[in-house]
Amino acid sequence: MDKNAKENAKAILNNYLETKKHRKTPERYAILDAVFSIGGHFNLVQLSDYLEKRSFRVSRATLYNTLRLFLELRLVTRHRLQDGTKYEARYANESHSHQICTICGKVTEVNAPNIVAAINEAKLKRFYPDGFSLYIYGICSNCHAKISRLNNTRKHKQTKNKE
Amino acid sequence: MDKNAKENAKAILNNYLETKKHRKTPERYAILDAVFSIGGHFNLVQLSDYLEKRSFRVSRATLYNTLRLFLELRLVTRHRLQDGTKYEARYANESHSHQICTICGKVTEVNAPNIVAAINEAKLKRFYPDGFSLYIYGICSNCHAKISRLNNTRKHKQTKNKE
DNA sequence: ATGTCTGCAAAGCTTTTGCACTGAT
DNA sequence: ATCAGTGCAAAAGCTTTGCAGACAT
Repeated sequence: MDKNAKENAKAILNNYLETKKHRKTPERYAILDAVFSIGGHFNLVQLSDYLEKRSFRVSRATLYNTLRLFLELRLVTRHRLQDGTKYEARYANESHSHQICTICGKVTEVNAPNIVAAINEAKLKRFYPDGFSLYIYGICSNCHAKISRLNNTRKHKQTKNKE
Repeated sequence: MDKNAKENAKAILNNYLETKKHRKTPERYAILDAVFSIGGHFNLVQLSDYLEKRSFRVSRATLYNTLRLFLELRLVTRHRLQDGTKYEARYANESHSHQICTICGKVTEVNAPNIVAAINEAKLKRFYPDGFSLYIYGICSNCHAKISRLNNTRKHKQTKNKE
């Protein structure tokens, strides 16, 4: 399935470049391959590092240009999170649900078929939907535990405040 | 309800500043008032303009500082959209569903109780949820119509490509 | 009086742009 | 041979930071 996704993405890119009579540069294919090989979220620097490790240096400008192209072709998804912009390979119509801890910033993938179903069944006015991003904010169990400990301590020294 | 929200937000801010022994500056209250008066999305410049129209000039740095404080207190929500960072007053536990046109970037509020219910009922692992942001991507009816017209034209001049 | 908050300007990041060279067609 | 694409460096945005002075407590 993942292998297919990469091939499928390459086919979309091929088709686009041929139709538009734009160039099939090695950079574009190397970047596409990297995007679909990394797995999960990554930022521009991580993408650059990944390519460089495979002895393929690509300039910042080209990375941005190419990612913009991929965004337009809907081959990648962009998330603008607290800790910067992250990209992610996009699998046909697949959507993304995340839970984000508002304290430590940790992002976890959420698998909730009921949510996906509800969103797909929603009757949207004057709109033709094609994928979504859901960010559920809250507190992860780790931070929750820390806060609990803190509160317990506080009960004893009433006025003390953390800074 | 909206009036209450503003008062409620002010109470939260008051409480925080008193507990932390931080200052109740006119800026903070003016900004809070503006945030809850503007209604809908706004960016930093729009917030600044709003205040300036009411003869209340606040520096960029203070706007950022104060918005960061409000974010921590969960009095405002921040959205990082295609066309920049937007803020929005946050109403207790209220969540936000948007549909975003991937062509023109238009953002519309979505009212879908079924989606909200599904998200609230989702069993999240190791997580204590508190609000969410949903972005449904797709094509708005306006752009959809434009594309249809374009495609109709194209059927006749087969190889012509738009640039 | 104290120490936080504000405003300013400078610095820091991320992303975009202009231009000359390279290379896919 | 073309001219789109790349790389580089500079520019442009947006956001943060350091510091001096202002002001809420």
